Amino acid sequence: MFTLSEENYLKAIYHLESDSKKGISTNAIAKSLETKASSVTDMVKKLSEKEVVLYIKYQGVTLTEFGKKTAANIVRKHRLWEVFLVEKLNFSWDEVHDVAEQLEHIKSPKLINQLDALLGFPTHDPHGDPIPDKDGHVNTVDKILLSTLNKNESGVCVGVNDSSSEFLRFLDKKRITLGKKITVIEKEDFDDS
Amino acid sequence: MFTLSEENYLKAIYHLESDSKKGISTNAIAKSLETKASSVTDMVKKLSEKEVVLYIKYQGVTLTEFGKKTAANIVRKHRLWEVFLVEKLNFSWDEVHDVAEQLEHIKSPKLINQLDALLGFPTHDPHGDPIPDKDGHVNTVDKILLSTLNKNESGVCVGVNDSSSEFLRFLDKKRITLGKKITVIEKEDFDDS
DNA sequence: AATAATTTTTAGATATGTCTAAAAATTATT
DNA sequence: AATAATTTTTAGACATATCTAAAAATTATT
Repeated sequence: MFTLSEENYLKAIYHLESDSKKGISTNAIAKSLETKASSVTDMVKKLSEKEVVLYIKYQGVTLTEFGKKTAANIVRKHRLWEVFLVEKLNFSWDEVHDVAEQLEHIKSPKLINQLDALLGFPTHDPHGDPIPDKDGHVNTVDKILLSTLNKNESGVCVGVNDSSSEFLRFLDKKRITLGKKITVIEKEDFDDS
Repeated sequence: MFTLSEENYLKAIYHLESDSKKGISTNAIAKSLETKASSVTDMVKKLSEKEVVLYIKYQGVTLTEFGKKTAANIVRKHRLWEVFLVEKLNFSWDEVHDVAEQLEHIKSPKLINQLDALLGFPTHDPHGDPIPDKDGHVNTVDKILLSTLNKNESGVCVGVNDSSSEFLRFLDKKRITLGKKITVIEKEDFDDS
């Protein structure tokens, strides 16, 4: 079993790994968790003893298979809770994160399985990010930027890059929701409208 | 804001107070939380500084109005989550406690309000215990024991005293659920059947 | 009322997770 | 390649929440 702190480290490393593919530096982890590099070193040693990361001094960390699965499970929980908050409790896109950050640490496999069923086994969270399955596998779908689409071309909205409250509210006003087919009617030269 | 540990102490004192009405001894708290009296003394001092309990050395503790409201709110959350688990996620009576024990510490007023609405503003949890309202007030309803009913008398099942798994499963088999009207058809002399 | 038994508190220790400041290793620059 | 700049680690300190063992206060007993 992992402490709250350990879980947050695992999640941070998991997200950083999907970007860079190389060993994650203690500094990068420190930045992402808003803590100090020395604290990261300490924690990383503990995680290494628990077999969830591979750690070589001065060379950063990598998740082990076990670590990846554990981290993916936390992400799974986070995203399922986000869906729940939006679908069942009428939260808006920009309100779910902080609460999901707390809920993701609840320990109960049955709870998550039942929640998954209640929500109809969703594949993406309200931001369009994929929800890892029980084994920690993620269904990677190609995503392109709306701004790369040309006039009269269309696609399905699966997520947003800019998750600021302002932008999410703007999308709400335009009635752009997840899974929605979008057709580019007109395009401004200097940006994308 | 209160730590997880502080919240558990508040809840324990709250439950003990409803039984005894007098100042709660450190020993009683220690027993109920399965910790040591010396630990309780330390924590109670901290809670006293935070104005949630009144503490006089060697004379036990009492919740302040603020403390009562805070504790009732935790109990409210615990019981609402229990209803959610049973009603929406198909948990059985005997499975909900440990998970609710975790969920009760999630901090988000909106989450609880919306959950309350989703569940149709329930007044009792799956064990028949009343759910405090937002202000921490509890709707005290008279409850009597089924065994005090006589032949052909009936009542509505609002809760159980014995919450052991065996007993809850027995009730399930008899199709006795909350809110169900029960009529005593026959009564054994030596106990109650 | 004096002593015995119990309860409660204090004092000092431990584990977790964090920090600052200094030392060590790595990477970049001239 | 040697020195400078940066990154990472170590060492020692601090806060929280807990514990054990001893001291102090309260309650019970004779």
